[in-house]
Amino acid sequence: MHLQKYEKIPRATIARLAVYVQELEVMEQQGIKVISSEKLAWSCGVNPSQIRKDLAYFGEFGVRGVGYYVYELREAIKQSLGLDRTWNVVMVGVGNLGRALLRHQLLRKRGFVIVAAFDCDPFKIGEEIAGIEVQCSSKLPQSTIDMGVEIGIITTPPERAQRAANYLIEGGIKGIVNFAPSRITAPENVVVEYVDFIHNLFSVAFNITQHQIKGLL
Amino acid sequence: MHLQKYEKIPRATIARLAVYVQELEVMEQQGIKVISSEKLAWSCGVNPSQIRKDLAYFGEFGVRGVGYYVYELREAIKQSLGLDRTWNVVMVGVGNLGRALLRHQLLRKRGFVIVAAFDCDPFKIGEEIAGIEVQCSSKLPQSTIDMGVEIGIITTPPERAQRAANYLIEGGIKGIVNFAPSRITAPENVVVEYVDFIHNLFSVAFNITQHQIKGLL
DNA sequence: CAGTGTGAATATCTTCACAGCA
DNA sequence: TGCTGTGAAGATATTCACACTG
Repeated sequence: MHLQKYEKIPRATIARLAVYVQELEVMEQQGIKVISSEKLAWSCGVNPSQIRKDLAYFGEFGVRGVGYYVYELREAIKQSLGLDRTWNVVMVGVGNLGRALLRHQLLRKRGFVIVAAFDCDPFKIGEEIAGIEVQCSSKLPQSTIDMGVEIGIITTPPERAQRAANYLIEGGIKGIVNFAPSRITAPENVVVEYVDFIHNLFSVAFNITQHQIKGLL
Repeated sequence: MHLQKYEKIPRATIARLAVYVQELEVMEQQGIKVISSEKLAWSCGVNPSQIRKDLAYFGEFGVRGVGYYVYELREAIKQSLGLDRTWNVVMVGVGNLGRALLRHQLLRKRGFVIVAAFDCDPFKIGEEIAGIEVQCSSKLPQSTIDMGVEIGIITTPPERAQRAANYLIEGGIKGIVNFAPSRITAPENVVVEYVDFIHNLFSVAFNITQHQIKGLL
C-alpha cells in the first residue's frame, strides 16, 4: 500500500480525485492504456499541474516521459480515497429523492450499498423499494449498530433532518450525507457532507445573469 | 436596485449565499426579525466575517450596532443572485432521478419551473409525470427556442450526457446543470454546473478513513 | 525528449482587528 | 455600546517553470 504523505489534504483535491476516477473509467472503457496529465486535465476541465500536485499527496503514480497507466492510476486513487472496499449505508426518509437513490444503480457500483431504509410515515413502513423494506425510524439506532453501518444518508424534509441525524448519531454512524436543505449539528467525530442541487441551480442562474450584465458593458 | 461592486465574486461566496438564504428562511418562519452576522454564521457553520465580506460584494445591507433585518436581507441576496424572478427549465433524461426532480416541490418553490421533459426512449415518450408530458428529445432544440427556456437539466446516463448537452446548446440554452457523472463540453457562453452526489459519498468515506488513521497515531 | 514531480511564485480565500456608525 | 463594513494579515490553493528521469 502506498503511504500517504502526512500533510493535510485539501477538500478540493478530494473532490477532483473523484472526477479523475470518473474520467479514467471512461478512458479505460475506450481502451486507453496510458494517459498524460495534460490530456487527463483537459477532459476533467482542470490544469495539468493541478492533477500532478493532487496525486503527489498520495504518492508517485506516474512514469516520467510516459504518463500514467490508466488502470493502475484509477486503482491507486480509489485506494487512497478509501474506496477499495464497500461501505454499508442506511437511508432516512423515503420520499421522491430517497426512492430515486434507492433505485440508483451507480451507488452500488461505486461501493456504497444501501442496506436499510427508514421513514416515520406509517403508510410507507413495510413498503419494498429496490429490494429494501422501509422500516420505522425508531428502529434505526439499534439496526445500524447491529449491522455495523458507517454512513447515513438523510433524504427527509428539512424540518426533520436534525431528528434523522440524531437517530444516526445515536446509532453510532461515522458519516452523514445530508440531502435535506437544512444545516444539521453533529459531534466532532461525525463527518457531515451536504448535497443541495438547488445551490447549483442558483449558481447557474447567477452566472447567466452575470454574463448578461457583462455583455452590456 | 443595489449596484454590485465591480469585482469578480468568488464561486464559494455564491454557494454560501444560497445557504444564507436557506437559513434566513428558517429564521423568518421562527419569527426572528433581526439577526447578527455572528448568529447567522453560527447556524450556517461559517465565520462571521465571512458573511459580512460575502454580503459586502453586493452592497451594505446591515445596520451597525443592530444586525440585519431578516426579510430584507433575504430579499437582497435573492436579488443579488438573480433569483427575484422565475427561470424556465427543461429536463433531458427521465430516469429515476429525473422523475424525482420533476416531482420535487422545492425547485418550483425556489423559482425554477420545469416546463418540459425529454427522453429518447419511445416507451417513456407520452408518459405524464407531475403534469408534464415526456417528449421526444429530437423536439428539444425547437421547443426551448419557442419557449424561451434558459436553463437545462441533464439527467441522462453518462454516455448520453454530451448528446443531451448538444441538443440544449442547439436550443439556445444559457446554462446547464449536469447530474450525469460525466464531463461535457460547451461553448464559452454556456454556463455549466455539475451535480454529483457520489462525490460527497466519496468525501465522507475518505474523511471517515482519515479520522480512523488519525485515531491510530 | 516527453512528461512527471516539486519548489517557488502567484492568485485566491478566509480571518483578524478595528475604525466608524446607529 | 454593539455590530457592521473593510483594509491588512494570514492561510490555502493554483499555476508556473524547470530539474530530473525512464
